[in-house]
Amino acid sequence: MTELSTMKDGVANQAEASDRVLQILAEAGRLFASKGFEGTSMRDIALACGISKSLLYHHFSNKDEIYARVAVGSTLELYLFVRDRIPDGPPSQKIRAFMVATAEYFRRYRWAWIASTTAFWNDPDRQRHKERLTRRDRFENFLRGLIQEAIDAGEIRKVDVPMTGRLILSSLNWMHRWYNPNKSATPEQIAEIFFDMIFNGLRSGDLVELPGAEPPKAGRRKSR
Amino acid sequence: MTELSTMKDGVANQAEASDRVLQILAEAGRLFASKGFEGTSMRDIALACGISKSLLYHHFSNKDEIYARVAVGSTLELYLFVRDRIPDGPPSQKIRAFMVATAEYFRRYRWAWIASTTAFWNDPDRQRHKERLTRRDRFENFLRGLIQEAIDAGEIRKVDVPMTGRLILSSLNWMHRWYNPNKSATPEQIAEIFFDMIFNGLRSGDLVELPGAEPPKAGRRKSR
DNA sequence: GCCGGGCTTGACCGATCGGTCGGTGAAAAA
DNA sequence: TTTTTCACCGACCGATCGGTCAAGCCCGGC
Repeated sequence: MTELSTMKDGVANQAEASDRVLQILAEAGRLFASKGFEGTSMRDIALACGISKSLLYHHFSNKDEIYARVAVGSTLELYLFVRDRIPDGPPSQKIRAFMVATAEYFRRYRWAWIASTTAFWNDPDRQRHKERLTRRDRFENFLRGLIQEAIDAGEIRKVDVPMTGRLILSSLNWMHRWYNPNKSATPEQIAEIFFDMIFNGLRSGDLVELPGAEPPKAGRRKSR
Repeated sequence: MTELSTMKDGVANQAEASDRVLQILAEAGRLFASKGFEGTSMRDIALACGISKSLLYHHFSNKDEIYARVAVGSTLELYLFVRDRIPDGPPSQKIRAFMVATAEYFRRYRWAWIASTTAFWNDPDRQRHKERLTRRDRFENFLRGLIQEAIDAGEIRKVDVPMTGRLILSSLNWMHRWYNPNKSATPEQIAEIFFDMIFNGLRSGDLVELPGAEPPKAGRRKSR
């Protein structure tokens, strides 16, 4: 409880909100996530909450504000949430922890996460507005810092840092499109698997290299 | 020209369509990609084409059909497009070619690709309908086959095949969210970088491993 | 000349959109 | 008791939605 802020019904960072407001945000998040912003009407939200449409306008000034509260609430604290879960230790393990923590956040605030990452991503104005509110750049820059740290420590190769960050975030950001909460693996477990694949690589260590490459060196890769 | 089908203005697989129809599909694809299906009105499409709204209904029976033509056209031939670009050779190189070919398809039909992957992804009925039309499963199963092939050949570790496929496709599917065609790297180049990272791993081979690992061996990794 | 048919249009439809309005009823404040 | 506050509602608004329709325009063939 009280980690960073009040968290309830999958709605993060809504400390001073009434139960009704939390209900509206939760239902709206679910609807925005599944039908999109334009695809969700104020009537839909009101119906899902079992209240009149007018009451939505009593608690929020308009549709945009509801969406903003959903999106900001789900993303604003992501950076802090993840940062506080990075242990001391080797940089590579920090990257692993970064991925697992992000996956945990995804699992906890799934609908709001989806609603936030899905809508308006191609509308420059609204996207900029959302960026400003959610400060997602802090989150991404934090990852790049960890990658650079791992390079400086010699734990990972001298790869392109922004590109590496994109690969790692892609594996997490695309998860909502195929993740099924009824299946066995948790998002955290999936994140660990992806970290293993990306960090250690898929390549088998004890077999021939690509054609024309240097001859194989047995046992050069730890099998973990 | 005539590779698999007529391709024009970024609209694939519309062999027998008139110029006007191709124009409508191209503009609609662009709009669907940037504003979403619900966010794009028939008036928007008509305006973008410089024609009346009625004319849209002369060429298409309704809005859904326009979207279907955009989405199907962009995805239906993806499997064939990619399959025909897989060379003979080591399975790992087939996976690399798979990624590069997919990236090429993305580059060529970018708007339609985005429109297709963005809309209705969470609506079970429409999603199932789209799956049936586009046969995207062939595409994904093809990749899994390549992965299994690489495992059987001993080129990659005994990883979880579906999960590996998801990681690879995530790196490609998320690209539309950050790729900027005005920047230097082409999608194909990006795909190669991602393949390198995923296949070879990020881990540095020539420095101290995690505690208890074998001593470093210089130059064991090709620098590409 | 004029005839037929595909391309194209503007006026129009009912439904639904986001949003507003005046008001109700109950509890808190006075 | 009276007044104020506040969660809440049904009716309604202008605008826009997807979609229809009858009629013109244009152009090659008779």
